Amino acid sequence: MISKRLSELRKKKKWSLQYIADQLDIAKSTYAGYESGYRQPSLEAVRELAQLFGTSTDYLLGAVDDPEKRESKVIELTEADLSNLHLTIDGKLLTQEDINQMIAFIRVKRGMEAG
Amino acid sequence: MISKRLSELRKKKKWSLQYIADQLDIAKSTYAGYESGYRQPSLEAVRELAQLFGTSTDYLLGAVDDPEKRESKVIELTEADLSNLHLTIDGKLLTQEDINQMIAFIRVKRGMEAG
DNA sequence: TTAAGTTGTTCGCGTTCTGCGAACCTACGC
DNA sequence: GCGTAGGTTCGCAGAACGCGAACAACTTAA
Repeated sequence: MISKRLSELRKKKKWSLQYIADQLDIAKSTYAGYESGYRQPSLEAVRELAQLFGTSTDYLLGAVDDPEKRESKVIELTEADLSNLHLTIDGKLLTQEDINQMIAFIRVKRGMEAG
Repeated sequence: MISKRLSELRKKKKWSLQYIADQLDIAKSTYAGYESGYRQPSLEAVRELAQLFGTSTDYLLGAVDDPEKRESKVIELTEADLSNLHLTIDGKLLTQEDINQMIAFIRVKRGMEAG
């Protein structure tokens, strides 16, 4: 189940095995084992893979069949609670410091425009 | 993470180790290992445990902090479609240009850290 | 046309971890 | 006392992990 869904998601994103292995800091052959079904990822790896693919562990594990359902939503970044909200760029999670700096960046930019 | 959450959920439901072990058809000592953190359940066991406790695997694995929440919100900014996702800072909507600049900002920052 | 790199696959190997039953200690009720 | 149920921990055999290496197929660079 998880092997099939990992393979589908990766191909849809056009990512290589090596890219994902680098993101999780594991060997290419290790991740290849996940997709082939030869191995099972650790629970931590499952969580990280769900995050990387932008889906849920429930989907990866086959507990649900919907990859994701993204509703229209307004997200205020200065109040963002990172426990349940994960912003990524290039598939890599943004830290709270990243977000704080982005907020500062936008505020400066706006201040300059308002001049 | 999962050990803590399993323990909390089981106590809240006032279930015994043996009861859960019977439900999953595993040994009592096996499930006890899950709660003590001495062992990690298989992916299949995680799925069954989530179902038994009426929660999500995302919660058991610590991808979300709300037991009721079915899915972790992961938003990839480079793919952000503003038609159904609205980011704000200080209550003011971010433009696509704002987001593009934030992405560039983070990429530069990461490049410097990696460099 | 070579040479060099990338991608995906599959080995073997050493290590780690799983799952089990058994044993143990409480606490409770008879 | 006795028996039962709940919870913890142990040793063991077997399974599974993660890794690097090697390989063929393909693309890119020189």
